[in-house]
Amino acid sequence: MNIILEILAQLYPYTRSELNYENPFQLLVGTILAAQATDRKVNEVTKDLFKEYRTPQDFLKMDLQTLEQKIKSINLYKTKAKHILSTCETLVRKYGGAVPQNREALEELDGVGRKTANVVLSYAFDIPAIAVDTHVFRVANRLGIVQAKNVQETERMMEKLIPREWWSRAHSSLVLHGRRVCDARKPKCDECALKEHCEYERKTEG
DNA sequence: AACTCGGGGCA
DNA sequence: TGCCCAGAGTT
Repeated sequence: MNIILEILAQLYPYTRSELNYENPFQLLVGTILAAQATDRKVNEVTKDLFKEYRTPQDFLKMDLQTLEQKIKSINLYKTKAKHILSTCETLVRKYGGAVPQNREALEELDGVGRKTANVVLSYAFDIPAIAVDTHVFRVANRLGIVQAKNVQETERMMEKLIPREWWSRAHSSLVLHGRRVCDARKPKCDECALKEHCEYERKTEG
């Protein structure tokens, strides 16, 4: 278990919170933008955007069309722009511009669901929460970290299994590994650094 | 639980 | 070209 996490941490020695995000609010916005999109594209868009706009109050200086234009190259950009400005209004009105630190409050925000809430809790606040997306579900089950039949069960099992200090890093590295090596269709088992620790590799070998 | 959104990446 | 994607909202 821990050896797998150690290897993953060496393979992917950064987390999303170490990219363009300078505060929990920017992490929240970046995570909303990341839904069904690629990390590279989100980083492109947020690099300049987050230098100029750091708080909900900053974002509310833009009208909807302005924000749409700035994030235009990201999928679902119109929906996301609307959600982001709505969320900024809520943050200012109910939380004085701060990002709430509990799941219920986060999930009430426009554009924030279970996975985004968990990402913010674990990355920004070090609060126990694991965002299980399709990558985490697939890779964790293939490796044998868990044996779960769905996302919800994976989430429950990983919260018990994974040491607290690993939670945010476990998520990001499992996702990246799922995209780059352990993909859904044709996993590159021959070039996988984890093959000696992987149950899926053992089953499919030969 | 199924459906919709929707530009971009990649084979 | 066709298929899929670091999800969430609506019905």
